[in-house]
Amino acid sequence: MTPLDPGTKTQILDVAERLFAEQGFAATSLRALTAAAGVNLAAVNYHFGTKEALLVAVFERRLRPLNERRLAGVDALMREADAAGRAPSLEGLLDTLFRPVLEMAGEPGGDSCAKLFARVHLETEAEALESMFLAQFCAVRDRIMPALLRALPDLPEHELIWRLHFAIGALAHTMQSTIRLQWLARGKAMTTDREATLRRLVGFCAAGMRAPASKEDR
Amino acid sequence: MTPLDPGTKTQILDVAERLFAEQGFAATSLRALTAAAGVNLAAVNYHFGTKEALLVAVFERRLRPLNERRLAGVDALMREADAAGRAPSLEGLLDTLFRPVLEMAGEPGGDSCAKLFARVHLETEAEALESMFLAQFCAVRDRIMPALLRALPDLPEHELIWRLHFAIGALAHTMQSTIRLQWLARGKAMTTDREATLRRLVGFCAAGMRAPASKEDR
DNA sequence: GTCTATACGATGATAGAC
DNA sequence: GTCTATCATCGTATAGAC
Repeated sequence: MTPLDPGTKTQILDVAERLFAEQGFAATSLRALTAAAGVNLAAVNYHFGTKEALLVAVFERRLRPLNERRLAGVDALMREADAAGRAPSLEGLLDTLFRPVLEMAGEPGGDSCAKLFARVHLETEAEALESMFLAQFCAVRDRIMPALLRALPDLPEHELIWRLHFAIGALAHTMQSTIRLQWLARGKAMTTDREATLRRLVGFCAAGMRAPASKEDR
Repeated sequence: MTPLDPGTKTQILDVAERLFAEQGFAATSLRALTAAAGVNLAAVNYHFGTKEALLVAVFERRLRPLNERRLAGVDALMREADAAGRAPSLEGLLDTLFRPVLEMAGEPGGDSCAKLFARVHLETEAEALESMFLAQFCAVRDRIMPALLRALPDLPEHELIWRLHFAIGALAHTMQSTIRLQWLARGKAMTTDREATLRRLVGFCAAGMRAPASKEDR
């Protein structure tokens, strides 16, 4: 395996990422995939075990650096806040949580993966995918929850959990595709500039998270 | 077809709704499905054309009455508001948009469909599904957008579209499953009572939609 | 360790008899 | 409308060559 020869495993990952995003997971046969990658059919099962495990590997390769960026972002915000003797900014924390996801869509190959991120959920049997996803997000959750609790000191923890859940839903729906948004707009032109989208998403979620808790839930 | 004999088509729909939700779409074979329904294998292709078209039919059967309830709700709120000479309440409109979805999960058979229904928002693989969904939601969009614009008179329309997009994402993510929420809570017990969930969802989204637009986007 | 050729069981879809 | 029979194709497994 030289720098010029990416190796069978990497080649499969690259082609799989593209084809899964273009045609969908179920619609992409291993025969078409391996033919496009110039490798043997059995190579997938040799290197990854099953087709589903290949899908997990495709995601994991993108998810790991993405979550590392999130962790570094939260740490930086917390250091700043500690140095200044104040709580971290809610908007800053949300930006740190969302930005790496939107930025991935701008990377070469990442746009394919971003599309896939959203379409994972139809197949219940993809349990390995769900657990990998949760495991990857585990460190982020443990780092960002205390930070959010400091940014929102008046919010009970169980309320924060619900609202983070809602915020992640807004992010996921935004990432999925612009098709629904365009349709929602009924032909009206919508700017899909990354920074503007991020600003709107952060603004919406920050306001939602700051809402006073209803007295029944306090 | 008598009241006691639901007919082959209905029988297939009922069993498909249950099995797709229990095992997933890809994992449910037409052979197992037709065996469980007590009909012949070829009956699915005769009545629905393809397996994917059967999935679309399963959704459509639940979606139609759901969206009718939404339309009736928006109309009722607008009549009230017009009679009182004021704008409709944002919280009321959001409740009308969300409630039928959460209520479907409490209906017999609806809980199965609710699991699948939520996944539609995150799935773009089945194009027929997407277009059916958009067509069904079309009337709701055309009725609720003017109402929301009246409830939020200071918000530019393109900002409202973005925020409705975010709100639908929060709803979809909430419906998808409670598994991620439980995981987010790290074992902390979370109430998943329907009214409390609705109250939290409406509160979060209402606050998000009321946020002042950033000056770059105004 | 890697890779290849090949075979196996199951799947979605279809044609034609009744 | 319903059935049986049949087809191409799928994911997977394995034996054996380099």
